[in-house]
Amino acid sequence: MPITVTLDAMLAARGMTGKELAERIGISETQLSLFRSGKVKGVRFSTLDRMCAELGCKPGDLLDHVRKIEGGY
Amino acid sequence: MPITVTLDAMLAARGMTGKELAERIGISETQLSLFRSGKVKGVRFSTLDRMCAELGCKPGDLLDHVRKIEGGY
DNA sequence: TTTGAATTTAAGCAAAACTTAAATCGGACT
DNA sequence: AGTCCGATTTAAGTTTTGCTTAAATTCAAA
Repeated sequence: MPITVTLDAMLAARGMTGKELAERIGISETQLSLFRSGKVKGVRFSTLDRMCAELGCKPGDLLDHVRKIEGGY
Repeated sequence: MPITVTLDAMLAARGMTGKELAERIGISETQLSLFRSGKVKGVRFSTLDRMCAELGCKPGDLLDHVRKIEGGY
């Protein structure tokens, strides 16, 4: 799955826990945990929006795309 | 809705139609049209992944976050 | 070893991404 | 004006899965 969630780095950078961000943006700790650990298969923009607003960042700071290796083994 | 879809710019930049991208990444023209015109409320990473792969770009090139104006009228 | 905060698992509901098929839009060209 | 044709949009329905609540687990500190 080449889309990776890089939210962890943002949280670490500002010493914020997942629980705290979850509370601030009004989302369940559960969902934020799943998102953070890359266990979700998508996001709603309303959620992404709140994260960006609270952390003062862009979608590109929370999501990344890693190229699949051509003919890797 | 502070999360905006900026895919249109990417397509325009390479003179590609929505239909063409849809076919290349194996998604329906309909869904790509909805996505492109900002009528969706979220994305699946599998879709975002295919777009990034085909266009050779990052999530941040397709999605943006615009700050809501404080006390706008 | 007990406590408490943070994270994860489990189970279920509701929202919406995605599909196919049909309609509409625009431009080019008679 | 009328026809053709590719691109985009609307409509309706399916199915995936985001997100929730509640309970379990982890783990560092006391």
